[in-house]
Amino acid sequence: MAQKPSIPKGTRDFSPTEMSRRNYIFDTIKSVFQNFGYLPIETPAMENLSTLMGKYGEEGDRLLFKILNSGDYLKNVTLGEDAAQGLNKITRSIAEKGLRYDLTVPFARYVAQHRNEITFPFKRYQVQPVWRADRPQKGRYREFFQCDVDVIGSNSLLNEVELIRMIDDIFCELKMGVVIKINNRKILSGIAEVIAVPEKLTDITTAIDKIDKIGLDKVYEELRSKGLTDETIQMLEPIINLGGDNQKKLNCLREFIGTTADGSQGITELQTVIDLLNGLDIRSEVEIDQSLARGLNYYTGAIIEVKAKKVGIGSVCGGGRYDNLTGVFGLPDVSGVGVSFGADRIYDVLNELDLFPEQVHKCTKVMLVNFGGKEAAFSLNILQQLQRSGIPAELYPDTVKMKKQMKYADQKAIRFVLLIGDEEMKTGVLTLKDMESGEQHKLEMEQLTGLLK
RNA sequence: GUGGAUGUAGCUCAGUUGGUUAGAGCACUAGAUUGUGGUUCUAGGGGUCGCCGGUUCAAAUCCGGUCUUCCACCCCA
Repeated sequence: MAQKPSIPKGTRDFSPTEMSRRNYIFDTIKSVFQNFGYLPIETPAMENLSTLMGKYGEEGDRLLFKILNSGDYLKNVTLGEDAAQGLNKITRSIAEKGLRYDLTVPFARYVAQHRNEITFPFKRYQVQPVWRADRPQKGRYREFFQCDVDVIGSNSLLNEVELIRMIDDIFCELKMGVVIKINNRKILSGIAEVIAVPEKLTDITTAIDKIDKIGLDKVYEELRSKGLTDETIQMLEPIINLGGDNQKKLNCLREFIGTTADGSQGITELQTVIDLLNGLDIRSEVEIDQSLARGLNYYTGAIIEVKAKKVGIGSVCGGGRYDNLTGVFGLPDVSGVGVSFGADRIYDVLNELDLFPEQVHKCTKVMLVNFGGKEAAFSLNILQQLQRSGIPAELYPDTVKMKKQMKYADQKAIRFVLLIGDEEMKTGVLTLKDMESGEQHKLEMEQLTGLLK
C-alpha cells in the first residue's frame, strides 16, 4: 500500500449509519424551525476576512481559518519591512478570504446586503458547517455543523420566549434532558458598574461560573489571584452565592444592582421573559445563571446557553440578542436575537446515552438477483415496476455467484430477495425470499407489489 | 496558546531485562455448498512496528526530534 491517506486534524468522515443518525437530528431541528415560521437561507463557506475579523473578540480572530490569495500571493510582500510590522500586516496582504466561524455574522452581512428584498421582522434558519482553528478534544471539532435560528428586526421579548420554546420542543423531541440557562448582558454591566472595576468583569464571571466545579473557596482564591481586593469580593458575595429559584434570584439582583440603569433594564427584561414562560408549558428546566457571560462580544441583551444533563460536553446550544451587529455592515438600529444548535455535540450526547431510535435509516426493501444477461434484462422491467410503485429496490449489477449476491443483501440488511431465473421467466411466477425467516414463496407480480408496499 | 498521554494488519489490541521469519480476535478472499445469506469448519492474502535521526554486533523495544490522535486548561457548538 502506498502512503496512508488521512484527513485534516479535527475533521471527520461520516459513514452511512452516522449520516442517517445525523439526518435524524437535522430533520428534527428543521421541522421545529419550520413549525415556528422560519425560512431557510444559505451563505458561502468563505467570506471576506474584513467581514469576519473583529467580530468575535481577540480569541476569535486567532481561530479563524484564512485562505491564501490565488496566484502569486507573495508578490506584494517584502519580508523585511512587512514582517517588522507584525503578522497581521502580512496576513492582510496574502489572505483576504476566510472560512466562516459561525452563522450569525454572515447572516448579519446577508441582512445588510439584502435589506431591500427582506420583509422585517425576518425569521430565518440556516444549517451549515463552520470552521474554527481550535485544538480538537472531546466534543470539539475544527469543522462542525451549526443550526441557527434568528429573528432580526424586532425588539420584542416574545422572540426570546419563542427561542426558548423551540429549544424545549427540539430537545423534548430528541428525548434529551437539558437545562436552559439564561442571563442578560445588561445585568453583567450593572454588576460591573456597582463594583467599580468593570475591566475585571470577565474574570469575575468566569470565576463564578466554576463554583459547581471547584467550590466556593477556590472561587474566592481565583478572584484574589486576579487582583480583586477583599472589599470588592465581599461586595460580590450576594452575586456569587445567588441561589434559590428564579424569582428569588431576580429579587436579589434587583436589590444589588437595581439602582443602575443597565442593571434595572436587564432585570426587567429577564423578569418579563420568566413571567411569560411561567404561563406556558415548558418541559425543560429554565434557570437564571448570573455567571453566564459567553465570549462572543456582539451580544447586548439576553444570553442563552443549553447544557445536556448527564453528559459533560460543554453547551449543546447557545445564543443571545445582538442590538447592532448589522451596524458594522451599514445597517444601523436593527436588533436581532437567535440561538445556534451544535449538531455534532447533540450527536455525541445522543450516542453516549444510546438515545437514537432503532430504525432511523431507510434502505432497500428488495434486491433482485442477477443470474445473467437475459435474466438481468428481464429483471430490469420488474425492477422498474417495483420502483415506480414506491418500493425501494435494486438489481445486483454483476453476474456473480449467488452466494456473493446473497451475502451482499444480508450485509446491507435488505429484507427481501427476488429470484428470477429460467424457471421464473418461463412461468412469470417469481420467487421471493424473506431473509429474516428464510422462507420462500412463489408470487405473481401483483401479489408481490401488494406484499412489499 | 499551556500541560499530559498515545501511535504495531482495514478495525480493536498483545508483543517479556533489546536477540531467529512481529502475533491474536474481528474483517476480507477462496473452498466445504454448480439456484440460497447469517452459524460452523478448512485454507489464504495482508505490516516501512507513525516519520526522521542517534546508541548498539543486534531496536517494535533505549534516546532525541517531528507529526498524529486523545485528554485537561483557556475558550466555545
